Amino acid sequence: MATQISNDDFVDLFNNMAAMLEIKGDSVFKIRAYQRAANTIDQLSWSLAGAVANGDDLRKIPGIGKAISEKVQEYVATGHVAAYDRLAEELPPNVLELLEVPGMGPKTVKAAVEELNIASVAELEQAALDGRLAQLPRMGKKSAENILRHIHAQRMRSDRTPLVIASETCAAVSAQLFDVCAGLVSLTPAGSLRRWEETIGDLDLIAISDNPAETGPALAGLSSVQEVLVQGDAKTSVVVDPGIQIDLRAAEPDSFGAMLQYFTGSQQHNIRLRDYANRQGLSLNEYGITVIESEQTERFADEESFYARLGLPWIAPELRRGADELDAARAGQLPKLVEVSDLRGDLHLHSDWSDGKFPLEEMVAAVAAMGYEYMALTDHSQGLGVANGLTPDRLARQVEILKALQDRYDMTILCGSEVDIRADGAMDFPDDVLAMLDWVIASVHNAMSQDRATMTKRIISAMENPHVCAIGHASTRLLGHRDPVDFDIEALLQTARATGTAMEINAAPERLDLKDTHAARARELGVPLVVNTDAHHTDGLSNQRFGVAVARRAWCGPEHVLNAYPVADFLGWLRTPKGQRTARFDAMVAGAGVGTS
DNA sequence: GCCGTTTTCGGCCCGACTGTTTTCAGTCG
Repeated sequence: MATQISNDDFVDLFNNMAAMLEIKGDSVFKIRAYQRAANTIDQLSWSLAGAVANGDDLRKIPGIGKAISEKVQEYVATGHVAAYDRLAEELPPNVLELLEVPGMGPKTVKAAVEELNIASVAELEQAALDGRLAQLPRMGKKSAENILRHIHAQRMRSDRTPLVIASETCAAVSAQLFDVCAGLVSLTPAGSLRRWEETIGDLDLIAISDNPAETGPALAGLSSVQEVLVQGDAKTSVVVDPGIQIDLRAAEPDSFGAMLQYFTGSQQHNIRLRDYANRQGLSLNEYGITVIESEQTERFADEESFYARLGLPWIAPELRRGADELDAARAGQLPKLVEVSDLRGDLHLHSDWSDGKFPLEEMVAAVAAMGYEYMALTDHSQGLGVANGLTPDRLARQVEILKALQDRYDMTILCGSEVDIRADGAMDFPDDVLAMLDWVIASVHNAMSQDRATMTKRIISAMENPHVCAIGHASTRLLGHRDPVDFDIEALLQTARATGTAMEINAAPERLDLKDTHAARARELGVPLVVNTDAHHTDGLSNQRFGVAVARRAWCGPEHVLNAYPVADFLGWLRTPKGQRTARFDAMVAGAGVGTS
């Protein structure tokens, strides 16, 4: 096959197979095996198709055995998987969209397809309206009404919420709940928000209250609530204003650790953790750990003691993805992850000289107030007209002003630029202009639909420029708005390694670019990562937490992040000729000169 | 379909809630 099959393609393949097997009523364990394989592949930092091309043994990957390994190879070799094609032939073409409707599980979809010949959401809607849906086994008037309501609600809102929106909604709803619940002691976010996923499905909240009975009804009664989905003794689910579902669970203080662990997930992490516990004769649920033989349940006030009872160190939520974090925990090989407080500089910042909102002096003052040791101001280059990019003359003037400002600060102020990588791979400033800068970050801002080979070559050209220190937001994606460009990430990262170019993790919450798996690959290859906010206003400086979360999900410690090093170490790297920076960085990682000053 | 510090066969996470039932199946996370 000439065309590259992406890991996402395999993820879709096996998730779809799992869904179709569910509808057919196949073994839940077979279904779970396909789902686990998809989950694992989704987190690989390297190309599965590439591994096939190398002749690697895929069965070394946890959750991939003989059958799935053969299907991967078949897909790579032929572009098809016969088992998938057979399943697809047995079911209506759009059957999977039926499963997407809340309330439509595999059993109901199967019945709707077989007994009512329903083959699309539109036909499902019709069947709900004319009463046929209600006549299926274990369906009724109310169930059909709920399905109809969900179909309409689904059309109104997108499926997942960007992390930052979910985070803001969480804060707002929490504040409202504290206002109306006198007995509320604490509200803790769990789920995908606590794991810092790029996008959030539902918001999960755990409440501890002196008056537990009041919390659920209070949530259901908030003015921002559009709909109450579930209301029981232990659990309340609602949909709030921007169309976000919130699940609230009440916890007892002495079993809070078990509840937090259970509700943080991920689902695959919990499945694997419970399997691990079962082998020790223990059973886990949200209330505690039960010794199966004696049926005695132990309670845990915090997660540390919960994991410790299983003989494991506490595992950071960002790592709980059901991949290899449990094996690493058992082996005592969990990484010490980078933290926000480890950052010592911000190397991608804009002022109102280009498209920022604040004067240069105010941005510098705001960065200094963050307590950083160093920063780089990086306004856009001339080619980005819409962003008021700087001409070489304006850039020269800005450099003078920054150098004058330096006298007022202990913080090291670097004169930089975010230089456009033109469509043909040329830099938007000539080398003599780049040479007067301390820090050059090169980014793609146009011609984003170039084909894979062209885009890859274009970014590689920038890396090969001796003045380019780092590549900014490499994929240019905007979550929910713009797809990433097509590039060969492995080729890019190999070139970054070969040329001594750092790769940015852009912390702007709509970007998160590099994404976690790409950042993980950079770490594996020894490519320096830089966590930058790309702040266009002073408020944006606090977005570093989103970028740090990406680095953490990529299993990065502070030693993998260039701007977590003390200023002397960072400048030592920067003043090293570019061709020798990789060796220099290797020595920095090995010496782990981080966190010592 | 995957897997093994008992196992290459016989297991495989666990509970809340709803709506349909007349004791519980289906869905969800």
